[in-house]
Formats: sequence, structure tokens, C-alpha cells
Amino acid sequence: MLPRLRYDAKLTKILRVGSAVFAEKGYNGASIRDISAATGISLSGLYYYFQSKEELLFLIQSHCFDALLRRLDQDLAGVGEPRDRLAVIVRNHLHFFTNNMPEMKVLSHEADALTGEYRSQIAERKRAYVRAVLGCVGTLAPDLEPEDLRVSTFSLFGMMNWIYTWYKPGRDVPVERLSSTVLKIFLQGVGRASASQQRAEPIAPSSGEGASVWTDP
Amino acid sequence: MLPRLRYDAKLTKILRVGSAVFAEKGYNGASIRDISAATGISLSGLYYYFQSKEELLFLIQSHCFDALLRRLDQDLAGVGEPRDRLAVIVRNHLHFFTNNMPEMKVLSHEADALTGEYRSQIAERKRAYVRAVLGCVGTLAPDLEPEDLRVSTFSLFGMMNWIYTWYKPGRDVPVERLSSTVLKIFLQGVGRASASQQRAEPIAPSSGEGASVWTDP
DNA sequence: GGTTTTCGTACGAACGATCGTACGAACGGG
DNA sequence: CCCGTTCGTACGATCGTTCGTACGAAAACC
Repeated sequence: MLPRLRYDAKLTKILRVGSAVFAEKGYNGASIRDISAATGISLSGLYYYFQSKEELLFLIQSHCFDALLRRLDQDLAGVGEPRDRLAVIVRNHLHFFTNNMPEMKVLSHEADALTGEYRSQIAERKRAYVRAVLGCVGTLAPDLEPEDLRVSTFSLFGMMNWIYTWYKPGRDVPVERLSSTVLKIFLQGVGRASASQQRAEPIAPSSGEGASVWTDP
Repeated sequence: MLPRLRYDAKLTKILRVGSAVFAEKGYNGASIRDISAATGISLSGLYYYFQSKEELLFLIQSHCFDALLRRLDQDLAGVGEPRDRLAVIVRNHLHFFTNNMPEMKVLSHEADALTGEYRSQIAERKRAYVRAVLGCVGTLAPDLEPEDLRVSTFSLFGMMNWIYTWYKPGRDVPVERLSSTVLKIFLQGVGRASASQQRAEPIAPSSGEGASVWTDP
């Protein structure tokens, strides 16, 4: 007889596998039956863990986003210099992104798939995240008009969130170099000598570098 | 009796309305019946203009991409300086994007929805486009390692292709300013004095600035 | 301590709705 | 009358979800 998993462990498995399925086929393109097949849990058995397909998507996005923000808060503690704070933000975002590609793809790509209360809850947390980055960028480039600040911040998010469309962990540059390149482009642009004036003492490495979303703190 | 539209005009209408429907609900989330309702054409009547739902998506993406590339070739003619060429590329991409938001959202967001031959055809054209930009960036920043060149180029595409998630034509900065801001970030980064050393004589304006995808040349 | 009841967990089967698509008839201008 | 165009209708498949049930373990009872 197969050992029964505890409730939490099994829900976690469902969210993890569900992320992979949603990432591959899209939320609307994937069926609950796909997730049933991928998890090995029966179709109706899944509904013991969520009330609807949309709630499953919400749970995935919610858990993923919470983990991202939790790690950011940890890494940001004690970092006061705006430039350092932005470096931490970019590093955290990209490390987390590359370590949890399916979940973050679902969070980025299926933002509009949620409706009603589910949608507003995620949107509100995203707004707070954007506001934080916006404040950091604003401090860093104080002579920027508010409209341009908005454009600049979303350009940064664009660089970071687009990577799920092209970044291949084996083929591409490692995450640390990816992070510093993106940060460098945002701060000084492409061009110049490549490994230009980096800070002598690089900021402290992220707290949980290799950890996944689903490893609880 | 309503005046009958010619074949081409009606197909164009289907592609235009179809883009809007796909952009709003996603390819998998939208049904042929949704498009039927939005166009006013009967369900089966639509199938006179395409053979399958997937072919409709392909036609939208294909027409849109062709129009983008056609305009780019026009604007790029006679521009030799790499920096100018990149400026033209960014301006063209963003002007086209903001003037054809639904179509470009479908092209960006539903890249993985196509399969088989349809998918490869679009993918091949995208690869050529990326290769061109990659070459331009490479010439512009010759001391960049190939891996970093790839990261940099896709970061630029990230900034540009992400705008469908946040750019609101009324609320945000006009396209021309958007383009120059994005270009400036990519070349010199955020920060510095905002309206810094722009070139005295700005490059010639795009050929068909306000035109949509569906206005044939 | 043995028996019974309850509870948490899991499943197979089936529901109505909606999906993409096919078919054949009807319409109307040349 | 013909042919390009349009439509109503319907088919089989698949969708998300529900229902009734079953089994092992814990709890409750005598």
C-alpha cells in the first residue's frame, strides 16, 4: 500500500504539478483532467483540495507571490542605500524567477485569467510590489518626471518578467550574471566596458538562493 | 439590405475583431462563438474565411508580424549608423505596438498557442527579427560577450513587449516619449539628467505612424 | 478492551454545458 | 441558372463540477 501523504504535503504537490501543467498548456488550455493525470490523483479527488479550477489558479499565484515577497523582505532587511536596495530587488526577483519558472510563468502569464475577488487580491499585492520598486527607482533617479518614472519602472519589470519566454537555464548565462547584467542595463545601459565599475564588495547573497516556492520557511 | 463587403475586406474585419477577442479572453478562453457574436457573422459563416480556429490565430499573427517587418524595412532603408538603426527599431516596434495593441498582444501572449507548421512559420520569422536586432546591438556594443549580447537583446525585447500589460494610451506618456525613454534606458540606463544628450537632428519619423496593421500598403 | 460510530480522504460515474467543426440548404448578384 | 457566400442545425468530444459511495484510522462508547 502506498504511504498516504499528509494533507499539506499533498496540496503542495498539487500546486507544484498544477503550476507545471498551467505553465505548459496555459490556464484555459489545461484541463482538470490533465492535472489529474499529472498528479496521479483522481479527477474528483482533486476537488477535495480546492473548490474550483479558478481557486487552484489563485492558490498557485498566491503562494508563489507570497514566497517572492517573503524572501524579498528578508533580503531587504538592513539594506538602506537605494542602489543596494534595487540590486537586492533585481537579484531576488530573478533568482526566484529562475528557481521557480513554472510558478512565475503562471503568475506573469495568467494574470488576467483570474476574476472577481481572486483577481483583486493578487492585483493588490502586485500593486504594492510595484509601488515599492517604483519608490526605490524614484529615489535613485530623483530628476525623473513621474510619468517617466512609471515607464522606467515597468521597463525594468519588462526585462525581468519577460525572461520566461527565452531564458534556458542550461544554455544561458547563470542567474547571478543575468541579474547583474539586467541591473547594469537599467542603471547605466548597454555598451561601456562590460565588467565596468562594479561595487568592490558585492551585496550579501540572497537568503534562500536555490530554494523553491514550496519549501516552507 | 446591408451592403456586402468584398472578400478581403471582410476577412480583414474578422482578423481585426478576432484579435480583439483573443486579446481580451485569450486564445483558449475565447470561442469561435465569441468571435461570431463580435463580428456579427454566423458561426459557420466564419469557416468560409478560415479552416480552423488555429488557422485564424495563425492568420492574425502572420499578418501582424508581416506588417511590423514591412514597416521596419521601410524605416530602416538608408539608415546606416548602428545607433540610428537601433533607434529606428525601437521606435518602429513601439509605435506599431501601441497602434495595434490587440494584435501585438496576441502575437506576444499567444506565441505558444500555435502548433506544428503554423508554429514554426511564426517562430522562424521571429528568429530572423531577433537576429537582426541582435546584430545591431552587437555592433553597438562590440565588447559584449555573446551570452551577454543575448541577455541584453532579450532584455530590450522584454522592455518593449511587456508594455501590453501596463501601457494605457490615455494615461501614459505618448508613444514618442515612451520610445525615447526605453531607448535611453537601454543605451545609457536610467538616472543621469532626464533629457540628456539627444541627437540634435532626431531621426526621420516612421513612415506610417498612426496606421493600423490592417491598412494595406 | 472490544465494538461501533464518526471523520478525513479518495474514487468512479455521470451531469449539463460548451467546445470546434461539418453538412446541406438557401440566398443573391452576374 | 450558377456560383460565391451565408446560414441554421447538429454531432461527437471534452469541459468543470457534483454526487453517492467506500475504506482506513481515530474517537467514542459500553
